[in-house]
Amino acid sequence: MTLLKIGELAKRSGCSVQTIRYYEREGLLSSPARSDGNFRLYDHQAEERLIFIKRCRSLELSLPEVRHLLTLSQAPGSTCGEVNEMVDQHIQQVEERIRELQSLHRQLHDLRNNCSENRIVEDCGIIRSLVQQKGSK
Amino acid sequence: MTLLKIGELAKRSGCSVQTIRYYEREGLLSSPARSDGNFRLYDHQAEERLIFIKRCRSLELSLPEVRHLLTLSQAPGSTCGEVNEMVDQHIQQVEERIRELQSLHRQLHDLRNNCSENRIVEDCGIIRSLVQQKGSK
DNA sequence: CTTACACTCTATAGTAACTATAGAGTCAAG
DNA sequence: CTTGACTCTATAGTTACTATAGAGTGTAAG
Repeated sequence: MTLLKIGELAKRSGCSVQTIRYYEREGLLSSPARSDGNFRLYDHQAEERLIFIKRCRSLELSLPEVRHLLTLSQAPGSTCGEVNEMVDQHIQQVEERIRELQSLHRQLHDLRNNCSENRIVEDCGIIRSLVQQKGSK
Repeated sequence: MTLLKIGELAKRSGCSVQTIRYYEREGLLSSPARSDGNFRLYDHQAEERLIFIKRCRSLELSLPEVRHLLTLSQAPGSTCGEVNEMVDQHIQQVEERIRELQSLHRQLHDLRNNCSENRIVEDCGIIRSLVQQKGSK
């Protein structure tokens, strides 16, 4: 039942002090108790909530999504269809971004093949490719 | 040798009017000539330069990188080793991000498998997994 | 001539999720 | 009573734009 000051919570959670205060401002963490000297004092529940947020963020869920999950997880009796939906949607976004980056990777590889040696820039195939319109030879 | 107003250049290049003005402020495009009524007037060279920038951005090079490439491509006699290096480095960053996202994808998939049906949130395996510390069962 | 409209101009604020700083206060140890 | 480590609030900066307000320009129709 010991209460933590923000620096201790930061160390335990792996979030920075500023980030914790930021989450409070954004309504992801509720305002904690304060000491006589106006320092924030966090209980175990707050620590768990912060770690929940941290896990969500490590999965790259957005803060609005995290906020939504926090709300859902505390609405007694609500069903978890929405939770599933959010995760599914997020998976799709990740898949799409992977495809984008793979296409980008191919393009960069092709570009790189245009110039293998150290030439003067006027002859550099990379610069040339970037200058030319896509369709041109 | 016709000069283009910013709206026409925007259409031709696929950039928005605001983006073109933004590139000017950031020093990627030089200040163009102005009409009597103070409208920007762009020549063919400016159009080519903008398209160069557009291509670089479609490869997700950062604006500082693009600026650097523009400088290099116009320094007469400089060699293109730096160009190659930049592209190689960018390729590595893309590869790293792909690996990150693939790991993320696996984690999200695992998470999703924790809850397949419509349960009440208290029993939802997804929420449970997010609440629990990584190591715990 | 004037009025409508489509365009342009500058300057400013907003986006996401933080990070960094300034300037002031708190608290325990020496 | 001073030093040092911590905390507080408020504010500005990051990236690459996008959006808006309020004013001016240019042309065509009535």
